[in-house]
Amino acid sequence: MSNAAEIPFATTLLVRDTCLCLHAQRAARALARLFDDALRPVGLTNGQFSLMMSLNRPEPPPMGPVAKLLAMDQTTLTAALKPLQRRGWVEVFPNPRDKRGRLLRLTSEGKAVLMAALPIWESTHAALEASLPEGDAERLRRDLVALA
Amino acid sequence: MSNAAEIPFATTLLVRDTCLCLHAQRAARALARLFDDALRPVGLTNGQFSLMMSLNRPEPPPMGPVAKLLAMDQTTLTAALKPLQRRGWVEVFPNPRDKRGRLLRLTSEGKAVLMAALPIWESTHAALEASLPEGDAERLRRDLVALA
DNA sequence: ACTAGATATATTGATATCAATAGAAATAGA
DNA sequence: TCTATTTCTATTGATATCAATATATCTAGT
Repeated sequence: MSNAAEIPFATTLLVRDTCLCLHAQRAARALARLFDDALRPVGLTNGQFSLMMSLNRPEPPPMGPVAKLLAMDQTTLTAALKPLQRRGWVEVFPNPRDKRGRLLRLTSEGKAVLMAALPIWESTHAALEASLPEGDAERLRRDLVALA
Repeated sequence: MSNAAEIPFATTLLVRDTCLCLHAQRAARALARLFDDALRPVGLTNGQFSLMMSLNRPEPPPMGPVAKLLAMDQTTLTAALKPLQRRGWVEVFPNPRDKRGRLLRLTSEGKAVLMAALPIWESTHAALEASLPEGDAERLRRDLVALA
């Protein structure tokens, strides 16, 4: 049989250059590496930093809203909490108001780590923004929010 | 001891709202789910689709440039190829010009799968672009490329 | 109060991601 | 040519990601 038609190379190039999903994955990987490298001295990845920062609130939040905030699957959050619990940086405890649920809270050690990470985030992020043309960062944030 | 100062909640909100890395991860996860769902009927994830599409070229490419194109670590590419090789959609074979390296090539079956996936990508991507204000998609692509 | 459906989370299995490391081959410099 | 360095890829181990599924609990309707 005549292995039918093939996808033209031009189509491949079009998909590569056009696909918003691919561009988002590429940018996400690149930024993840940038912040992972910067945060390595305090023992955090970019994702762990974002997760822990999202737990720094007056009231311990349940898991669902945190997963939604980070736009991740709830099972991903369950897994992501494991290494942080093991290191004693995050506590997961029963929700007295809803026995199905659990609440998340930073420990003192967790807060200390986050405090150490904050200036690293600030300088890394400032350098990143400085590398972009004026106004691009703010516009990009708005565009990314529209996708998530 | 007086557990020192805590990070103010306002700072947390600032980081959450400002961090380009977090926004990129969120958008990347959301788009990955969108395309993963759409491509599920043909048995591909968004990443597998992008990888296979990048292999649809006149000459089989070595691994390094492909990893660079996808902005991923080379070890990630090695791992990502495994399930595609197992299914017989991608071949990895020695590079006759450089005995350290290997070249990547879609099989006929791989091309057929990719062909089946193409219209799904097209409709999904068209719907996505249609959901954004006129001009945003093109601008976003340029901004994302600047980050990767 | 009972029950049906909805909600919150955990577990398992597959894949994705990268750091650290190692091996083999190519390349550049003496 | 010989050697030091660089380049190309694979492996291991840790974490991240999600689908499918299961369990416990809550809530709404009766």
